[in-house]
Amino acid sequence: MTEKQYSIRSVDFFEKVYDVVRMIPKGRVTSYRAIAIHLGASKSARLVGAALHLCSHLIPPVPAHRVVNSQGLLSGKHSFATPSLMADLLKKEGVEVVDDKVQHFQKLFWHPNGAED
DNA sequence: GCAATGACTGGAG
DNA sequence: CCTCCAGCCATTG
Repeated sequence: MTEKQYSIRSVDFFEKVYDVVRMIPKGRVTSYRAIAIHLGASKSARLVGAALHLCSHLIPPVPAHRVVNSQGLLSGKHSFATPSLMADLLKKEGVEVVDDKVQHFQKLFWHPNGAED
């Protein structure tokens, strides 16, 4: 299986992750844990990362570059086409990135709930 | 089905 | 803020 057909339960979780990530406004970022909690799986932040690792082949593409770890670190930059793509995309959206870390992380943090903007 | 892996996290030093 | 350690859980071999 290289495209779909994951375990029934995970499909639901993965789809939710993609849906939330696609809601992230441009120039904003969020963390894996925030998404996991929003989906009711605060202990499965790693699964969010796993989902984003597979999002590359999806249509429409998921703005995974807007998802970072709790420290604002671009933990998944190495999973993109090029290691510099993630930081580059964020910079193009107006997000300051230094040493693979999002600056003003708390200020740019986007909450999946009704705190969109 | 077991063992290893990982885009994580929080606590402790 | 940085590093190390232990817990988490679906995916993969």
